[in-house]
Amino acid sequence: MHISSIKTLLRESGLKVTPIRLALLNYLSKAKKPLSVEDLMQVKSLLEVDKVTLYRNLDTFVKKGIIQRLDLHRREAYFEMQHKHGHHHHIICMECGLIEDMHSCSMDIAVKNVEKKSKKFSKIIDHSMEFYGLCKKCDK
Amino acid sequence: MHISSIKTLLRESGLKVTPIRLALLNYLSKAKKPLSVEDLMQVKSLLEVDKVTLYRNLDTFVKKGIIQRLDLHRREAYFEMQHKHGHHHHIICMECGLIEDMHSCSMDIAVKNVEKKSKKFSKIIDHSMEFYGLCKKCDK
DNA sequence: ATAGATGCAAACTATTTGCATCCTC
DNA sequence: GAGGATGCAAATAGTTTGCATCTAT
Repeated sequence: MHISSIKTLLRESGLKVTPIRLALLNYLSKAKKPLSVEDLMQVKSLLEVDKVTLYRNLDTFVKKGIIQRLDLHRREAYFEMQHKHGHHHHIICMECGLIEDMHSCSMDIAVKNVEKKSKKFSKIIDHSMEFYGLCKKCDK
Repeated sequence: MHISSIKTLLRESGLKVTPIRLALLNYLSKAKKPLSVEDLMQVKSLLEVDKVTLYRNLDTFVKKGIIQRLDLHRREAYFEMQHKHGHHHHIICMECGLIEDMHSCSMDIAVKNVEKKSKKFSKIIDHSMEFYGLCKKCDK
């Protein structure tokens, strides 16, 4: 993602454009896997940024729908850019922690079924689905 | 679940039978929704039990496959008995926190697909799927 | 008798909050 | 200039660890 489009994204979300936010979103948008706050703190351009500022910006981005917070059954939260083409899910290696994205899974039908089957719920807004297993490396 | 079968379960798992464990599993096996440590601390028969002991026993039970730890996008962990008839999933109300179980969802096919589609993984061992929405009460 | 279970105190980790200062618009 | 962004210090929440004591087998 180009810096200019990140600036536009921030402005459209009603957020101020700051060096930290640019660096953060620049890195996140290029990342090929979900990142933890710990991961982000080690990025060169973010090395001197206070951890609290990262947390606050990530929170803000999540609320604005720019990024997504993931629950990967680890202690810490993981973040990745919000993918516009609907949901995608993850496979996490129980041995080494490797994370692979899983696109194009036909969950829409499942979601509709859940809404129908539920007795107490009337609206499904979001869903998460994660797979846990062994990557080819660790499965030996 | 009867006390006697809980005792058997513990013995078969190679665990000692203690009053705390009996009370814990007795309550968990009767619960109709996943419970947090906070929830468990308020159970009459567990009121005087140290929180640490609950954590340790829950850990042990998870490792032995007696109960399951759930990640419901909340701060704390939730626990429920391991259901033998395969996985089931949850719907969580984003407003009031109500949790409903969702049985009999045909995820097996989806899991097989994931295994096939994945480039880096060879084995899927477990999966989790949660739905977030509004319960009928909160959806007004 | 011995290994494992429990309680108490203290540590740890991720995350949040308060407040003063700084920067973007 | 004003309101939001940042840094620093400190609090919080959930969970874990160390160690001494107790209990089930």
